[in-house]
Amino acid sequence: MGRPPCCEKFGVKKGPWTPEEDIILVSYIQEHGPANWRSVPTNTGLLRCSKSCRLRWTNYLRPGIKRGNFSVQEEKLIIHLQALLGNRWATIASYLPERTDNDIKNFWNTHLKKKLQKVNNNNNTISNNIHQPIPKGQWERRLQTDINLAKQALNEALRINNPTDTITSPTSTSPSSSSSSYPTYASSTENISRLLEGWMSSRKPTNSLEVSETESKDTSSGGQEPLSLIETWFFDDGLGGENNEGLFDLSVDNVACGMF
DNA sequence: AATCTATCCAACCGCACTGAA
DNA sequence: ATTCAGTGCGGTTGGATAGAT
Repeated sequence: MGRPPCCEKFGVKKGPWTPEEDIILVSYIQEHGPANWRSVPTNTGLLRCSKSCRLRWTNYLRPGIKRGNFSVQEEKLIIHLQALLGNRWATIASYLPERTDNDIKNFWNTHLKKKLQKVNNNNNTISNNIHQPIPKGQWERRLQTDINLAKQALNEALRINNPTDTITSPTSTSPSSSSSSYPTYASSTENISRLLEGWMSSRKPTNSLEVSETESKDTSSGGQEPLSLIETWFFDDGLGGENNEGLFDLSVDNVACGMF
């Protein structure tokens, strides 16, 4: 509303964060908690805007963040949730609390989108069906099929929780796949995060599936629905009319299912 | 070895939303 | 009802790196 961005202030530093800056930020948050970001630069002396501090914390320094390869289950879950929810990365990320919305978004844009396109190209019949108008009656049947397929796949994705089952497909052999062993500073944020694990574990859960079984998820990051809610909605056979809107994209699941 | 091209991802930007004043 | 500070979110950018030529 006409308010200039905080980052336009003179003397605000941009670009990659240094370990020193991270330590300062983490120390401050350890003491004061992740709130009132506006005061963080002032109180810490960091030459960063509040937004940059918040982003750095939520995306990299926050404890419980998993880095490196996405598992097959995570990949499946992302594909199905994206089909259901669209590009609502924050909401999608709420079902993978070890991943950040930025991480999921990047993974989608760099891997999954291409993968889906590839499969689409290799499967013209399905692709054509998606883009051709569907006669009345057939649409309802296809929707029901799509729902069933999506239910099945998401059920599998939610049931299986094997953290060692990482992606071994060719796409994961790209340069970034070695990120878990990056010699660069990025990986060292894990060390900083680890320092905070004990502190944060008493504040919030770190696993979405655990959350779904025990309690609603912390919605402090905004717009995050408890998993149990969407599970109820998703597995509810009597889907209401207003909910059907979000299922229009489900047809891509046909393609997605063929990917695994 | 040098250069070009493609890929990845951390960080930034701008808009939207919320709640307090 | 209106304004505005604070925050969240999605889209985009740009630097670093790897691979190809």
